[in-house]
Amino acid sequence: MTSSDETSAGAPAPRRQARGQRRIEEILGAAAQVFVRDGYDAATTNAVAKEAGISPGSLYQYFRNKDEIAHGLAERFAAGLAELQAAAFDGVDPLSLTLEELVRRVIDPVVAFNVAHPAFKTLFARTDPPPGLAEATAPLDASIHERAARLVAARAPHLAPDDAQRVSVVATQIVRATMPLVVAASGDERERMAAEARAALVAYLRAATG
Amino acid sequence: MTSSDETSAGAPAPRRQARGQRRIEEILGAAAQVFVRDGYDAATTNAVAKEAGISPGSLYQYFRNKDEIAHGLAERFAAGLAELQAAAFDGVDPLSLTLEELVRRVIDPVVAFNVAHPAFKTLFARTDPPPGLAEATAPLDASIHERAARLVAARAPHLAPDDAQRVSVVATQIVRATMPLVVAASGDERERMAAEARAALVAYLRAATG
DNA sequence: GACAAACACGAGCAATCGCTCGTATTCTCG
DNA sequence: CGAGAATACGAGCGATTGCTCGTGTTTGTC
Repeated sequence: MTSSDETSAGAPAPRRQARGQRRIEEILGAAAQVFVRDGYDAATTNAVAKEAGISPGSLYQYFRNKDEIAHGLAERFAAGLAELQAAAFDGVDPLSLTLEELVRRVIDPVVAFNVAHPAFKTLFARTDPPPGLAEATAPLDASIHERAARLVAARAPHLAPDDAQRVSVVATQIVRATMPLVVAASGDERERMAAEARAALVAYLRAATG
Repeated sequence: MTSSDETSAGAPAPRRQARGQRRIEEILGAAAQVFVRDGYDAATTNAVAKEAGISPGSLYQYFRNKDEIAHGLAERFAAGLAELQAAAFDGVDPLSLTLEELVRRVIDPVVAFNVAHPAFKTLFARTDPPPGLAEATAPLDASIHERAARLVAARAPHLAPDDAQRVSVVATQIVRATMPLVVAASGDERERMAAEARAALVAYLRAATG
C-alpha cells in the first residue's frame, strides 16, 4: 500500500515496476538509519537520498516529503509488529494466561522489535511529536492502541468503557516510555531493565483492573 | 547564575544591569511560549526575539544560541520545582508517610507545575532529545533524578545500589511519560488521569521495593 | 558632564533545506 | 522494434535559519 492512498487524484499514481518497489524499500531502510543517526527533526531528505545512494530527484519520485517517508516507515513497522504479536498469541487464549505471562508475551516481542529496529522509537516513542509526524504515525498509534484496548477489555470486562480507555492509554504510555531505557541498556542490564518494565506494567494493570 | 558559567574565558562576561536582568527574564518567558507553540525543534531564535518584542541582535547579547536559552529555562524550572518539592515535604519525614501519601506529595505539585508551565514538558518530557537539548537539560535531569534516588534509598534501604538506581530511573520515567497525559486532559478528566498516574507509580514502587 | 560599559537595533550574510525541472536512461508490452 | 511509461539524475531555485556587525542609545561612575 506504500503511499498509494490518493484522496484527490492529483497525480495518477504511477504503476510501480519491480525496480521501483526495491527503491522504496531501500529508501525506507536509509531513512531508518538517518532517523536514528540524526533524529527525526534534524534528518533531511537530502541526507536520506545520499544514504540510499540515489539523487534527491529520485527520492521525490516515491515520496512527496519527509512526513510521507515517516508514514511509509510507520506502516512497515505496524505490519511487522502486528505479525510479531500474532505469533506471540498463536493459538493461545489471553484469558487463560496469568497476568505475568500475558505481559511477558506482549513485552518481550516488543523489546526484540525495538532492538532490531532502532528507528522505531524515533517515530513512536515521542511524547510531543511535530504535527506532520503525528499525522504520519497516527495509523501506527491507532493499531497499537487498539490491540492494547482489546486486551484490557478482555481481561477486565467489568471496567466502564472510559475507565478501560484510560487504563489502556496509561499502559501503552508506560511501555512507550520504558522501551528506550531497555534498548539503551546493553548486556545483562538490558534483561534487567526489561524485567523492570514488565514489573511496572504488571503492577499497574493488577492495581487498575482490580 | 543564568548563563554565567565560563569554562574558558573567551568573553569577559558582562556585568548585568537591572535592565539586562529584566530582559533575560522576558526572553525566557517568550521562549517558553514559543517552545509550547512551535515545539523546541521548530522554534527559531528570531521567533523568540519577536515574541519578546526585541531584535535578534539584542537576544544574542544574552544567549549565544537556542540551546543556551533552553539551558536558562531548564535552570529556572529546576529551581521552581525544587522549591515546590521542598514545600511539599516541609517538616515531614518521608518515612512516616504511607506510600500513597508520599506519591501524592510528589506527584501533585509536579502536576500543578506542569499545568502552570506548559513549556516544562517540551524540555523535560522527551524520550530522545537532540544532543544540544540533552546537554542543556542535563542539570535539570540530574537534580530530578537525585531527588528520586534519595527517596527510593530512604524507603528501600535494603535494595542494592544498582537495583535502587534502576527503580528510580524507571519511576522517574513513568512520571515523565504520564505527565503529558495529565496535562493534556482537562476538567474532571485531568484529576482522573492524575489519579491513574499516581496509581501506576504506587503499584510499581510497591512491587519493586516490597 | 564625561567616559566606558551595557544595552539595543535590524538589515542582511552565509549556510542550509525542501523540493523542482529539464533531460537522459531503462523497462514493459504490443 | 518502437512507443510510452517508469526510473534516474543533479544543478540549483526560493525560502528560511542562526547569527553577525556596524551603529546608535541608555545607564552607571567619577
